[in-house]
Amino acid sequence: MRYWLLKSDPDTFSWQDLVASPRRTTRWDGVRNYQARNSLRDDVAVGDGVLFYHSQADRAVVGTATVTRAAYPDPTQFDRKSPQHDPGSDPGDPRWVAVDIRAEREFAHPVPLDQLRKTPGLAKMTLLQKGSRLSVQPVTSGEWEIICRLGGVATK
DNA sequence: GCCAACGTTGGC
DNA sequence: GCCAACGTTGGC
Repeated sequence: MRYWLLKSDPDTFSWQDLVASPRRTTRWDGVRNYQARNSLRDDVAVGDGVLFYHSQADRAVVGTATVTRAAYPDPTQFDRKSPQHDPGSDPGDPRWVAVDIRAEREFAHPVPLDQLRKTPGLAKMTLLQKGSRLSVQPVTSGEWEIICRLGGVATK
């Protein structure tokens, strides 16, 4: 099993939105970056652990989630009314994929970006590299344990 | 709100 | 195939 960090702008879709979703589960769609797409399509598997990160004003890891469905075509790419519509994607060979995730543990203490930067053992995190904008990032098991501990939840 | 960094587009 | 221009992301 692997671990991932998923970025979300809380003004668009927040942790609270995820928790309020039916079965605490949502479709993680709208990824429109090829590198992130490749991770979703090729490497993200059911049962993988997810660190849920708020970008923008919040900038903190706020909880954990579990992947409950592996990659499938992102329906929003074919929805002309969606801001995520991609007129260049061929329905016979969809360009973008989605996965499903379910909220697991809410952090008692959200872990802000500043704290991540200060924490020994996290310096190599993709999130902390200059210019890193990937919305789907791999996380090592060591990083996962450190961050869950900081967040106040036990690791499995 | 600003702007640096990044990915994508399109002219050549 | 190069690269300038553009739009977007996201930290500050």
